[in-house]
Amino acid sequence: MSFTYEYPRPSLTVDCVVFGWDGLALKVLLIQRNEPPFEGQWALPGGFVQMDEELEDAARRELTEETGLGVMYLEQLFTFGGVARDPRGRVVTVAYYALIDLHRYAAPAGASDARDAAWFSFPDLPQLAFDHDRILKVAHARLQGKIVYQPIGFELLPKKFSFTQLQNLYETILGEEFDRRNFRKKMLSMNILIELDEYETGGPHRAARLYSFDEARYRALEITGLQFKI
Amino acid sequence: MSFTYEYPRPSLTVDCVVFGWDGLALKVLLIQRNEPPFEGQWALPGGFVQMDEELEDAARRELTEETGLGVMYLEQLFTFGGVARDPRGRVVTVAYYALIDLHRYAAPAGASDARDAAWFSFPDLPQLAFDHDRILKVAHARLQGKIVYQPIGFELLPKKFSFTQLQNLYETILGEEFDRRNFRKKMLSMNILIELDEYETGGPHRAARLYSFDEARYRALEITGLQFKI
DNA sequence: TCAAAAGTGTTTCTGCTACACCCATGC
DNA sequence: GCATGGGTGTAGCAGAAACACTTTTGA
Repeated sequence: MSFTYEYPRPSLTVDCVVFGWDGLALKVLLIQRNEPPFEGQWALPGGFVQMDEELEDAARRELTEETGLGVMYLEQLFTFGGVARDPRGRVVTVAYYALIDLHRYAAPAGASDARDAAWFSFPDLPQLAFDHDRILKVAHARLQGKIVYQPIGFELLPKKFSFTQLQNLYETILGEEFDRRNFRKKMLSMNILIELDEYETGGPHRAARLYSFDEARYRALEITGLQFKI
Repeated sequence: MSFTYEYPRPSLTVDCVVFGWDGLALKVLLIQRNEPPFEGQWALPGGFVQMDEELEDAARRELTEETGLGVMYLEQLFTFGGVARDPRGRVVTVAYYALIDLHRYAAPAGASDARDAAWFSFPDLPQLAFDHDRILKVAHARLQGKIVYQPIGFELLPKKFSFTQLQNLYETILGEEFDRRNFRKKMLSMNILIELDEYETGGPHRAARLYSFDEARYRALEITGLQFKI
């Protein structure tokens, strides 16, 4: 079967930058290519957009097929269409970035269609195929820019988390340290956290209280003019 | 001549939201469609991406062809790929938004390939073809969001402008009023304006001093950590 | 009892906001 | 001389930043 058009058309793909957080470092999910071009090199998960699917659905489908990852925060990043970005011909890719709680998806590899998939610590990454290093750079900049004025950091954390975990996340992503008291004050002042009656245990130190993000509350306050801000 | 592919491919287009400023209102450039679908309706300028041109170049080319407009601030906005957004079939469009000084391009219509083009005051727009009203809404939100932390407002003004002009621009785009003294103070404190020895004349009142935006200075200060902020 | 992280308030400073009067120009 | 917008400074306030000691837990 083949498809004929009066004018030439670029191929259209989606690529996903999947960020995870393991409590210490920001991670990126990469897959190892098993065919040319760039065979054997690491690349962002992605693939061709079907004719009858929305772009975002295509991104989710590719993620599930290649890595077994399911629902998560997903947002369109940028469209990369450089004429020489793929040696096989003109390929325009709509890039997305995703945020997931790494602990809920410990083993991304293993899906039916899964190639070799692995988490890499940012920014210690291998050389990437195509222009994927550039895409990744843009995604990281977006994450840094957005995490300070939208409550997307919680997407990377377990449902229940301590203040230390939350602060470590912010400090790593922004490459900047915060005063513990001020950080806590600012976060709590927005009234979007639920103080749980649960505590983190195990460490040789006082148990930290756990919190969860109150998304419903956030949406409500957002309408009344709350400005999330770190 | 025709082109055959093993798998079907969506069409790829670019569409441009061109914002202008006439001193009183924010304007949007629209063209009237002279063929189906949506014949006779107003739409964003745009068209198909050539196989050998960058996406941004395609956007500039379409703008020149359809409206005669040349160099200007142009930035990728978002990619719209809804499966039913074009009745002719799957068409994915990479939307851009542009900012121009309206006085330098008084008559957009008149280019060789120009269809009927006209400036409309935002937000009093006719019903638009395709999903262009949604694209426009996204573009306006981006403009509102970006103008407060990037010095893009100057792209809409003449090279030489008074503080009143600048403030009117901000007030209209943000739908919010500012204190004259505080606005001036904040702008001047960033050290990115050049105070000219020229004055606006004509009004039955004291002549306003003119300023120009010092882009080189801004770029230099940006590196040293200046944060543009209104 | 020691090591390690959790939890907590106050002071200082900076930057934002609010606000009113005189000046220059054209008619 | 009057109407219109241009130009300017200061005081008060709120939010950010700086900062240190006590508590709890496990080993």
